[in-house]
Amino acid sequence: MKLATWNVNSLRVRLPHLLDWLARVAPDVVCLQETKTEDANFPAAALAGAGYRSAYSGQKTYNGVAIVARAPLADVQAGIPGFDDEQRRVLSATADGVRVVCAYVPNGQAVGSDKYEYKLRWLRAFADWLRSELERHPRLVVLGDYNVAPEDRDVHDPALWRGQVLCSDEERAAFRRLLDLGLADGFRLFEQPEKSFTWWDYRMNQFKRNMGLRIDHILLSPALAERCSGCTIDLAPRQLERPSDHAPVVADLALP
DNA sequence: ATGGCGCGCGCAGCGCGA
Repeated sequence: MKLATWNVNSLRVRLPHLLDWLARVAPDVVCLQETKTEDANFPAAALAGAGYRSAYSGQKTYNGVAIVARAPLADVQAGIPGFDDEQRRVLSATADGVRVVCAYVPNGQAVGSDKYEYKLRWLRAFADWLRSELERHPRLVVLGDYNVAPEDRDVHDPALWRGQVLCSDEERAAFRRLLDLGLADGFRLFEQPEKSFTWWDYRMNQFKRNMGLRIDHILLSPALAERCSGCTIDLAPRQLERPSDHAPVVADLALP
């Protein structure tokens, strides 16, 4: 089973890239973030034509998440129960017996800002909820744009980014609390190249210069982590014309 | 030097992302 996460930065603009990528990579499940698409406009028919079903929770202009899968999607649930949030950032569904959570963690804008406080509050609610989800679903995978670079090795220039949003101690502690629930960072289950990143600013040729951060992650429950046979970042879509600023992350699970 | 790019919205230029 091949699972992926990709912040597409507008599904309307990136649909051709997504369709090409689905045809080339043939994932079983893809979690999308920043679809920026109202549900009425979601391109479900185009994806169905490519052999994929969709579940989505979107809004105009901002945010928006979707799960695209070959198998039927059961028990679809939007949001974090008990956490009142206008912003469409979480979508969960079960595909082939695996509970899939798609998440778009708030960016936080700047350390100390209102949006930063919202991000920390959000991550606390997310962790509290995932604790119970892990009990309910032994086969749980949480994929998405976490907007946190967990360690200095996930940052092209740690000195420049130290204490900045995406890298601050509080954000990293919040990410570690997710790992402390028993979730494993799929990417770090394997030997990886140095300077592996999933996001590069559009400006200043930062992708060409590999000035990036690793902020998109696939977190696996213990039962899935022991079945995980690989986890990679696919740089190809970031090299196309008009790319998303994020690259997809792909995990392979050897499930019976 | 604190913007540089790309997106949505909507028709100018701004807010936002990370």
